Amino acid sequence: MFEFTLDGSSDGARAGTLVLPHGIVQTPCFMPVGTHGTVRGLHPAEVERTGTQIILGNTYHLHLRPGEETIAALGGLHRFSTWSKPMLTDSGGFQVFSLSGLKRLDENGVEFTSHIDGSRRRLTPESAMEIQWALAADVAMAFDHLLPGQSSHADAIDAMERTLRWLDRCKLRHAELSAESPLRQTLWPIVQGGVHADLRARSLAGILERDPWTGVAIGGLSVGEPKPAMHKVLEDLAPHLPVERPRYLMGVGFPDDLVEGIARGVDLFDCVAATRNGRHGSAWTTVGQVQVRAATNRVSDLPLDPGCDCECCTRFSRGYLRHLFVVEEQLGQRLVSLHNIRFLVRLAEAARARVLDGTFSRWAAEWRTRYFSKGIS
RNA sequence: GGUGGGGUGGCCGAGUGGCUAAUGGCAGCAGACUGUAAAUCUGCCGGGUUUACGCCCUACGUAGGUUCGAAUCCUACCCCCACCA
Repeated sequence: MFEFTLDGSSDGARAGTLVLPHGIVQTPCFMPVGTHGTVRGLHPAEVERTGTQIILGNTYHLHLRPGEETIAALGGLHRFSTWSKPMLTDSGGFQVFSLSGLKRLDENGVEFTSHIDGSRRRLTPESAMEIQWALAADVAMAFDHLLPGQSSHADAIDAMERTLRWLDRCKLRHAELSAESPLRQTLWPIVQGGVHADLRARSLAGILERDPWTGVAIGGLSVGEPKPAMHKVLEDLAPHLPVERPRYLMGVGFPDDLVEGIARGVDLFDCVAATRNGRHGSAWTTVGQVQVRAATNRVSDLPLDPGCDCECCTRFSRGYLRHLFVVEEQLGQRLVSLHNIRFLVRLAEAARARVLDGTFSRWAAEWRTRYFSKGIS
């Protein structure tokens, strides 16, 4: 359980197989986000049919509603939501960042003012572990301190060191919780340090000296820093990450980010963009980004993406999709979400195939050329 | 026929002498979104011209009038709504 096998590598890009309690994940892999225990708007069966192998849930949001005790009483997040494949829960660390106006942070943890009812909700490394244990996803994430991408060295060092101290507490509490059933859930640490190379290196070293872990996440990227800065962090980290562990780049997932991340050794990605952009009518396609509502689609009988095999593209015209958006029918949002997920899943699958046949670099180069000439592919 | 209310940009609807090409909203057009407080947010939105500041034209039912100046005041007419006969 929690085993990762490297199936192949090509110019730094990797293909692997991750075995989790609820199934196998072949990497590189894109993981759709399902904050509230559902990928927004989509039926689990539809999500499965996109080829999705693993999805996320969120500690903080599920703690607020319905509460982890409710989910535990109904058999855990898998049974509750009927998603039977692997699942990973984020720790609430991202909410320290995204709900910055509603939080107070100290060494012990973070106190949020609930956006639901104004109540005080304290999240600590320990409670984040307890909640995630109750949710019972295959992978729990450490509770980390995330800062905006442009944060100074001084701020970043502070957050990075706190994240390490919190990691010790996460590890301890998670070990207690999992003592009786160690094969139920694994805990992954998160590398922080902003865009500062020395801090990233120290963060990773600190993580690896604490435990071999079963996977390592890289957090705090795609939060406002320039893309080259993110690439640099990944390049610097790659040689020092354990080869035999999956590497998860948290919260990152535009098409080019997948390609660039994979090229730098990343195995796992998650991102809300596929579903959020889908709901907002923006699609990634093999012929470039498409704004579904654009007037040019009004009488278009073409599929959203002629090169796609998803349930949206094989059945509906752009003209119909545009109509659905114009009249605000939910189906439009669902279909484009579905397409965007399928797009990223296929992109990761294509990358995997290229890694396995040893042609990744050439493929990636061609892909970039198409992408930056606006023909996303 | 009488009395009262009303006619504003594609639609709805503010504005009652200059700061009004005219608040808002809708529709329309374009864009953003990266471990989801997001089915959200931003920009454009009479026409012409200018790289731009700007300038010109047209516009608040119609036609006149008052005024330095009118969507706003006056007169007549047309149309719509309500009630009365």
